[in-house]
Amino acid sequence: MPELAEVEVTRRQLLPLLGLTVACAEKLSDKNLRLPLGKGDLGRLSGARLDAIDRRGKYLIWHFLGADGVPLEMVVHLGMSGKTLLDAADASPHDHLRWHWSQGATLTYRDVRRFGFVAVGDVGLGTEMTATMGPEPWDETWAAQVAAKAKKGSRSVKALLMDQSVAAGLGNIYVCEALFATGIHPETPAYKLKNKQIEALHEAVQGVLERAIAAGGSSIQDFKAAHGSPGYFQLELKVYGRAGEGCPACGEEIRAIKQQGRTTFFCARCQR
DNA sequence: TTTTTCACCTGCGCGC
DNA sequence: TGCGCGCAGGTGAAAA
Ligand SMILES: [Zn+2]
Repeated sequence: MPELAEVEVTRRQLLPLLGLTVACAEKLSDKNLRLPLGKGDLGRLSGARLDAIDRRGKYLIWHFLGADGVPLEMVVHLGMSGKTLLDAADASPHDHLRWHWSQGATLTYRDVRRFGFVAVGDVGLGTEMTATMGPEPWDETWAAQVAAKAKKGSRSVKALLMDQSVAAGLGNIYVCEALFATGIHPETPAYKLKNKQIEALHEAVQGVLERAIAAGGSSIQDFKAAHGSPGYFQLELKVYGRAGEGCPACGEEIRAIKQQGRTTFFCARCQR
């Protein structure tokens, strides 16, 4: 579910945990997440103080000072249906992990489809896990880096932007929205893009993500951020999920096609 | 090598 | 009402 915007909203809602210490962390389910948690991984967090939560693409990187004085990191990826709940108001069979913090706060990791994961390791784990990731949306060299990758190969601009090693954090929703905003047909071979179009894509990506973050993310089905507050950006989506509706710019019927197994929504009149 | 397809997993909505 | 099918924010291994 979560793309960069939802992960960033989640990160900001977790910041009140900074400075707190983990009393204990426990598994609530027998089922493994995408990456199985190693034996003793959760135990390493006992007594650890949380000093920072960073985001890289769709990954959250938590920096702790361990009880033994050795720094450690926890990496969280929400997959398609992962959520973090502060002081969860209810319980679910899909609650997999829970952290109990000093001062009584609890954090729950809930993930119906279990495509997400939580990993614990030494300093550098987060950097390792995101080593091949492309530039962040607010990197001023984004367009240059994307243009360099666009020129190689034959893939469509949709496939290009969905590739995390090309541009960090984009997913199906915001790629569809950015392509609509720039009037670029999603099946356009990436090598045909003019530099000016890639610069326009950069602007569009930044704009759509900034507005989505300000709105609390997009709740397509049941996305709730850390406090359980829904995101309202789905109300502002121009094409994603709107097949059959009229294009907000020209009225043409919005179409849905399949690319790389994912549905792409676009306006065939506005996007060429 | 690059690109596409498939598998991972659960729940929901739709058509019959 | 019930069942089968297709679909969903992502990723990476396997296949092409
Ligand atoms: Zn249009």
